[in-house]
Amino acid sequence: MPELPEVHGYKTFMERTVLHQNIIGLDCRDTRLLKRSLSEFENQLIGYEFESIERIGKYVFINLNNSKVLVMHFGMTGRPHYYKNEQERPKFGHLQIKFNNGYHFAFENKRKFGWWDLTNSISDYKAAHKLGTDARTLAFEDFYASVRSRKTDIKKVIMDQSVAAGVGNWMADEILYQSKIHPKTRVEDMDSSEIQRVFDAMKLVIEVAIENEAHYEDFPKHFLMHFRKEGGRCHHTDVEIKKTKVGGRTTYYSSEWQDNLD
DNA sequence: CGTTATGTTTCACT
DNA sequence: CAGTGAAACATAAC
Repeated sequence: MPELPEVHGYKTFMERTVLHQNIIGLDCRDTRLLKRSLSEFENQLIGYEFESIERIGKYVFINLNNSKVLVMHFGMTGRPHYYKNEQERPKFGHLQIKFNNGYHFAFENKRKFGWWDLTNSISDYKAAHKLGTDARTLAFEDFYASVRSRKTDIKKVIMDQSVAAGVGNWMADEILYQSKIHPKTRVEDMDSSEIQRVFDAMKLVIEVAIENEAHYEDFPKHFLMHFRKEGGRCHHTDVEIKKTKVGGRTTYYSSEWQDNLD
């Protein structure tokens, strides 16, 4: 599920729930979700508090009051939970924190592609992991500069987390549908006005998705998410949506609407 | 049983 | 260095 708009909602949820409470316990059911040893997490978390939260793309950085930073990535199937009774711990809540107010925070992660890490510096972490500027705040000049020299399909480029952090598979399809650009268009074949269109659509999709709290059913009628499936029909042309692969990822597009290649 | 899934990382190869 | 394709990670759901 989680791409930029979903993770944005998770951050807001966590800001309303987990800040400024003493951490008194950490329960880990599977250490494969931890990028460091369990004892390192225990040492850095227990006895401390979460002070503030930042989000860059799909990454969440939680600042602790001991100057450490807990880095969280939800993978493909992650979600945060907050509840009082431990009975409410979700089935796939593999990591759980207990606070001194009696409440619990669970990191639900069905497929276990999500993880936690620790760092001393968000900027060092960004550099080391080639994480770019968040797509929501990225300026066109910077987007254009990192896109224009690429020699591959536009969809691959906008999903590159060093270009625009936060764009994932469904957003990339939606952005290109809104731009009327075929996902396999080579960037070197695009002019600056087409790149501008992609950029504008990226901003639009992000804001619409955040406004609607990533509830796809509430998106405007002309959004691909309503018919992004086999047998779906394009809102504009009524032609059946096509399915293909781009960069190894399932890709849906409307061949007549995004007609610059087909 | 086989297929698919909204993500990231690594690696062999061009 | 840029780019590609595939594999790996791990598991539920259809």
